[in-house]
Amino acid sequence: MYLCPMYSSELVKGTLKTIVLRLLTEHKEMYGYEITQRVKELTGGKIQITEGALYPSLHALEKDGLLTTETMNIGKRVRKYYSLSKEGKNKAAEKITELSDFLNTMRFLLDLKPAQG
Amino acid sequence: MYLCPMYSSELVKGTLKTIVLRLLTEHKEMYGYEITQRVKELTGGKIQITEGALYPSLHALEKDGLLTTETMNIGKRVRKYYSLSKEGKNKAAEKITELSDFLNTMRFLLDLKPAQG
DNA sequence: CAAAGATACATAAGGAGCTTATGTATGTCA
DNA sequence: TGACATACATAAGCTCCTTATGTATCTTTG
Repeated sequence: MYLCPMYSSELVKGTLKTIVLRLLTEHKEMYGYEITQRVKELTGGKIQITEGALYPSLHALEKDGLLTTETMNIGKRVRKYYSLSKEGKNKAAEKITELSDFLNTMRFLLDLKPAQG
Repeated sequence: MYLCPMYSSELVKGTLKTIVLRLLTEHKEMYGYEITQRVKELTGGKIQITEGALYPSLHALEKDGLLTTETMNIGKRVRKYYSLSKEGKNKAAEKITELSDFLNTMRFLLDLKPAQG
């Protein structure tokens, strides 16, 4: 039985920040755990962002001024909501364009026929 | 003026071996330098494989039994031609399928509309 | 004909971005 | 009450790449 294998980690490597920025262009604010769940849900479990990867990335994006944060108390627990700054919106658009272009290029390479190469 | 910027290296990271295996499914044998030139040509310079990345990868693929080599003398120079082994053909098909699936998933994430997320 | 650049291989130090492991704490369900 | 989910965080270590360096031959051009 074939159940939702994850992609090899080296393949997903490098796309994390773009995925985060992409999600935040559609959702005004999201918190870390929510992002991991959303991606898992949207990809049928094929991409599962680990917390060890996500939190340092979020911190880096915030440090770079691309994300702003707002802390909320949910009961006795703390949630840290992230939103795109103005600069973040620009960067998001840029990274999304680059990734989209990259996907096209890789698709082209995969679909090559001998006659073309 | 906007001339063929390369993709950020972290984006391309992880796709090198699959690209090599892919090219070798269309060309019975290729040598290292040829691979770098072919990829550069096919991608309009957007992916430029460095020799520091390629040669160790080729050696690893050979060590794993996926590639076989044949050394040829061109004048006084040596060329090392790489071909897919039987195992390499299977692995190539596997990696290509995975990458293709991954491209679809990433495309889906990029094309999300608010109503869907 | 000498210098520059292309062809062709190779290896090694170092960095970025992950994985894996660990830690803390609260909420929920059987 | 013990397991699992929610929710944050950090650190050691790994992989794959970049950057730098090395060797050598072939070709083009001033």
